[in-house]
Amino acid sequence: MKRRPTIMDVAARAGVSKSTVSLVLQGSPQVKPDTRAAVRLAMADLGYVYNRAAANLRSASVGLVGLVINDLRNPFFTEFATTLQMTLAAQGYATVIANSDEDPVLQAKLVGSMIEHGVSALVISPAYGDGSDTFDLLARSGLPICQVLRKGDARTDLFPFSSFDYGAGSIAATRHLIEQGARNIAFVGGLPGRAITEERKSGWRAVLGAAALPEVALHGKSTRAFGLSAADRLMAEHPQVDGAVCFNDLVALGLVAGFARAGRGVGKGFGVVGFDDIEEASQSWPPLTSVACDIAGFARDTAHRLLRWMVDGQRPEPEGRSPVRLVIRASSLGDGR
Amino acid sequence: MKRRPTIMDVAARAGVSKSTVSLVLQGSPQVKPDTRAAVRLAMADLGYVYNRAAANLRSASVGLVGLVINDLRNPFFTEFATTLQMTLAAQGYATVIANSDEDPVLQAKLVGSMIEHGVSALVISPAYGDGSDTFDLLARSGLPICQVLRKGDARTDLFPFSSFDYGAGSIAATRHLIEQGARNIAFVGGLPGRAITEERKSGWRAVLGAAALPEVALHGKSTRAFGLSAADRLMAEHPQVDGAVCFNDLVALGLVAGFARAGRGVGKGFGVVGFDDIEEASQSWPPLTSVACDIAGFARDTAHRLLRWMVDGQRPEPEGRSPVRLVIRASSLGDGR
DNA sequence: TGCTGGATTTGGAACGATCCAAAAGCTACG
DNA sequence: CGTAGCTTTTGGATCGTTCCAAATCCAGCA
Repeated sequence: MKRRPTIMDVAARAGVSKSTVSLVLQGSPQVKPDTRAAVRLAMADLGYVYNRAAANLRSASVGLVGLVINDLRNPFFTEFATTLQMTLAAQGYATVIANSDEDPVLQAKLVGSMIEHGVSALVISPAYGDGSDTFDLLARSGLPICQVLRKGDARTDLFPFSSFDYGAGSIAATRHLIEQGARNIAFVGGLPGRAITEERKSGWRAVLGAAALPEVALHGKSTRAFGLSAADRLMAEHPQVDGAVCFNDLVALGLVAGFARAGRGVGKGFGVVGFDDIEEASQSWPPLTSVACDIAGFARDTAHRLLRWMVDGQRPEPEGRSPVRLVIRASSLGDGR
Repeated sequence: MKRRPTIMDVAARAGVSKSTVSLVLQGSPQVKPDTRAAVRLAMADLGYVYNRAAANLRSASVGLVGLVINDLRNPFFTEFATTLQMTLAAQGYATVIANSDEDPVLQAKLVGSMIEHGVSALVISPAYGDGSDTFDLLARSGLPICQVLRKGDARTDLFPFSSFDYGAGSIAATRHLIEQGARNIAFVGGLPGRAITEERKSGWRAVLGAAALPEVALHGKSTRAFGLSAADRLMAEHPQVDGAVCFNDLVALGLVAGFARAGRGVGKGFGVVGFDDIEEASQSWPPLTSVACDIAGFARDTAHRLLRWMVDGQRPEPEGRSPVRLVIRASSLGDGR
């Protein structure tokens, strides 16, 4: 296994000095076209590959951005990750994506490894649990860090946080179900006590409170499987319930599947609203009403906010909320009962 | 913005030489415990972060594996990516995931950037289209490269390829539908002429040929949206069709949704089989019969194959096929007609 | 006390690029 | 023909580690 050629090898082959090769690499206009061509030729002959690590040794910044995601399998996060990566790529930054799989220990390891590899900024959607190790590391690194979608650390002055306006979303969702005739609206999914669950629940609770309607909440993991089981529990334990605001689309889709399995449709007589508006929401049957979070737009915003910080040193606001939009589809439409 | 401390700073603070600090970093047993403690303390005081790029400058290997995926939004690939990453992480390797988004140009850029960043091996599921730029780069790098799931380059001696035994899968799927009473089995989804489409189709065609049954094939992008529209086309243009082998689960789920939208169920009288057995297949309604590709297991195998190559220099077989398994669920069960 | 040999520690040369000041090559002009 | 004033090229120092051979330490022993 022969080692890969260096600029010295190229220089020797082209009959110039390493400095000249370096100038060619940087596209400097001050090398004579003939020389440039000779160097290019030598590089091609030898199969030279630029060694970025070596180059960055002097000039610190690597043009690498780290992205740590708590659950990359969730399509919502996948969309965020891919859009962020592509937006940064368009600006010449490479992105390292890693999945912490909701494990704070793994998360701390990943963050450590990214910092060691010299990322020049980091975007993190933190895992649940004790993230203090992670954030200690991050604070110490002094890098631009954006927390997104979940607040893992309260120091938003250090780690600016941005997310969606979930409260407004659940207000809109709940009002919509009431307009459609629902009077017993459950909240389904989300682990109790967690910030996002509380945010998404708060609007629902506020609207129900204002309308003096009863509350039923079924909490659990935010998966399709939980939605499926929640459907059974709702039908068995709370037969009066005639609408549901779900923690996310996965739960909502599970719920819809559960009702279908029981031979009971959704839409007329039972309205379901999801959260996130993942691609599948519009393509399942019945199509799912959902609080749309423009995740691609959010990812682009995040990228630009981060770039402003990295490039111009302009730190983002400590806390930002992007607007959400209720997309009404068949799963929540009553029949004017 | 103060620069980050180096081992020299740590050494000065601890009152030892840089070499000693380096030994501590490497956990060498030959430093006296007192000294080790002093160095550790100094590191903590200064908030020292290891600079891996500098370290790797000498010792070539970075412990970094690149993973280039053609479509990270597809849950099938997401599962593969996350499992691979976690398996490699368990062995101390960091993984860089990137999404080429089916764009050969972007793909070549990503691969180039990864090689420059010094990955010590690369796993690629190639984008469709002309990947010659990409594979030139890869061939030149001399790194261990595994092609998975799609063959982007025929030189499997250079780039060992591994995938699933799709032919066997579609044979099983088609036989099963015939056993359930279907006589007009369509193939739905997959772009025509592409290797995977042909592989997945070949088994179907072979079985139909042997049983002297007619062929109908509807090709298109392998998305839920296409499945949805294919349902309409099937009902309008080929009303006699009573079963479908789909290119993948997304298409199958779209197809099921399309039939549901038309008020026509799936299962009795019309059997649907998907491909991939993504998580959702078992949780939608009706649950989807699917050719299960144990993607997590496949990812783990790939990781181990790659590790054997990187660590022991033991190159994998040029071509490997992992077995698949037909998982029978309600969507394909006839009613004994 | 002087020596010996294992345990520790250390200075300096890599690694592969960039950057800078200085050298070398040109032109054109008196 | 010498040289000022460009353009182009070059050597050497540098970035933060690792590695190696050599130096230093120190306890035990004669």
